[in-house]
Amino acid sequence: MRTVLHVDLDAFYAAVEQRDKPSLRGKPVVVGGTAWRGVVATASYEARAFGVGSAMPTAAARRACPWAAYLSPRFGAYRAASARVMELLADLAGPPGLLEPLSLDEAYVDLSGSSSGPEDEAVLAAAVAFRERVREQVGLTASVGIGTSKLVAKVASDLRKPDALLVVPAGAERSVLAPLGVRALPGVGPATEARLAALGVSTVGQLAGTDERELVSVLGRAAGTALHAAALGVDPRPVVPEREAKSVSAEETFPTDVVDRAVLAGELRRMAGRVAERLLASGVRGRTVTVKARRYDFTALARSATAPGGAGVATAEEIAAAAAPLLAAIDATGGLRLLGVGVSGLVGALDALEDPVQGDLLADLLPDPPEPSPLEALPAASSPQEGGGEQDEDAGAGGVPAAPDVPPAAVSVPAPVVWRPGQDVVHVEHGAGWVQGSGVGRVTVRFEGPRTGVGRVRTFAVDDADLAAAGPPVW
DNA sequence: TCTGGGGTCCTGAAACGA
DNA sequence: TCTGTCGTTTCAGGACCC
Repeated sequence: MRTVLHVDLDAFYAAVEQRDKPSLRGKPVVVGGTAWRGVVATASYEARAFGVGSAMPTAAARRACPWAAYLSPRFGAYRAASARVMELLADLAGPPGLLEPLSLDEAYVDLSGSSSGPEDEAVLAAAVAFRERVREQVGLTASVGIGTSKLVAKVASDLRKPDALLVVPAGAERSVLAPLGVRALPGVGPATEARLAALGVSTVGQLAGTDERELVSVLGRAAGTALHAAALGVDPRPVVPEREAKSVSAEETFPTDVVDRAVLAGELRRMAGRVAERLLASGVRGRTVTVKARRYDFTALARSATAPGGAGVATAEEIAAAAAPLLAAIDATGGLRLLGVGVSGLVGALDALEDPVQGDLLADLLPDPPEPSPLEALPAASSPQEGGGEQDEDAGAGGVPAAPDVPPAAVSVPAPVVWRPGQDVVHVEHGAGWVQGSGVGRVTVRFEGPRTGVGRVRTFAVDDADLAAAGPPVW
C-alpha cells in the first residue's frame, strides 16, 4: 500500500509578500508582471474574491481590483522560503528521503516505507505537525493531501485549500474523484476539457465510465490511457527525488512588437548570454538550440537545430551563432511580440567530450534481453491475407501468425493514424487495424513495447493488393 | 480578459541511414 | 549499383503546469 503526501503552499508569492510586509495582510495582493503586457503570477485570496486569478492579464486584474497592491516578484525571498519548507519536508520524509519538489511551492513525499496506508494515524499526526511547523517557522500556510498515489494526493490537496489537510483512504479514490469536474485532474486543460465535452464527458465519474479506446482515439494514446486510469484513481508514477533539467531557455515579450532584424538579433544575443550563464553554472552543454517566436497575431513558432557530434554548445557565442540562422528563417513580417532561445539535449561537460559511439558499442556487446521485440515479430500490413480469420484485439489468438508467442496486447497502436497522399486516404483504426479507402504508400505507426519502450516507429507499405484484399489486413 | 516565463511531455512528419 | 524497406533521429507544434 503506497502513501503519498502532496504539499502546496497557499497563494505562495502573495503569501510571502504579506508575511514580509504587515501592511499588506488581509488586503488584496497581486504578484506578477506589472508592465503593460504582464500577467498575474499569484493573487492573494483577498484579491481572488474580486475575480483576480493566475494567468490573468495584469491590465484585466487592475480593472477588476484597482485597489489591490500590484507587486513584481522577489524570487530571492520565495526561494529562501521554499528552501525552509523543503527542509521541513525532508524531515518528514525521513532517511529514505523520497521527496520530489515540483516547483518552489509544491512537492510530493512518499511515506510508504513508514506507514501502513494513507489513513495511518502516524501519517496524519506527522502531517498535522508539519503544517504547524510551516506556520510557526516559515510564516506560511500549506495545504496537504494524502492518498495512495501522486494523483490522489494532489487532487486531495486542491480540494479543500487553502490551509487544509485532506486524507483519501485507500479504496475511497473513485468515490472522491467521481463527482469532480474533469479539470480537477492534472493534465486536463481547456483543450482537453473541450474535447471531452464533445463526448458528453464533464465529470471524472463519466470519464471513468468512458471506453478507453474512445478516449485514445480522441486524445491520443498517452493522454487517453493516462486519463482513463486517473479517473479510476490509478496512478503508478513513483515519487522521484532528483530530476535533472532537460532544457534551459530564456524568452522575453517586448513592450511593443519588433520588426527590425538588427534589434531582434541583439535581443537574441542578450538572451543567449542569460542561457549560457545558467548552463555554465550547472556545468552542462546542450546539443539542440531552439529559437522561439510569437508573432504580432499571437501565432507561435519555433525553429531548432541539433549540432552534429557530441560537443554541443554552452557559451553565449556558441548559442548565438547557432541561433542566428534559425532567427533568419523566421518570418518577422508584421513584427514579433516575443522572442526566446533555449538549449536542450543537455549533457555534462565531461560526457560531451566522450565519444558518443562508445555507448552503442557497449550496448552491442551486452546480451539481448530475453523478451523479443514486438516490432521484429510484427508482419507487415502489405501481407493482409496471411493473418486471415477474425481479429481478436485482446487475446489476439491467431491474429498475428508470424509471431504467435507475442500477444498483440503488448503492442498499442495510436489511433486514428491517417495518411493523405494527395486525394487518397489510408485510415488505420485503433487496435488490430483496417485499411480503408484508396491509396498506395507508406504509413508510419508509433509503437510501445516491453523492450523497445515508447516511441518506436514502424513504417510499412500499403499497396494495391492490400486495398483490393477482402477483409482487413492484420498486423 | 487578450493573453508572461520557464519548463515538461506528446505526437506526426520527414529526413537519414543501414 | 540501384531501389525499396524499415528503424532511428530530428523537427515543429500543441497542450499543459506552476
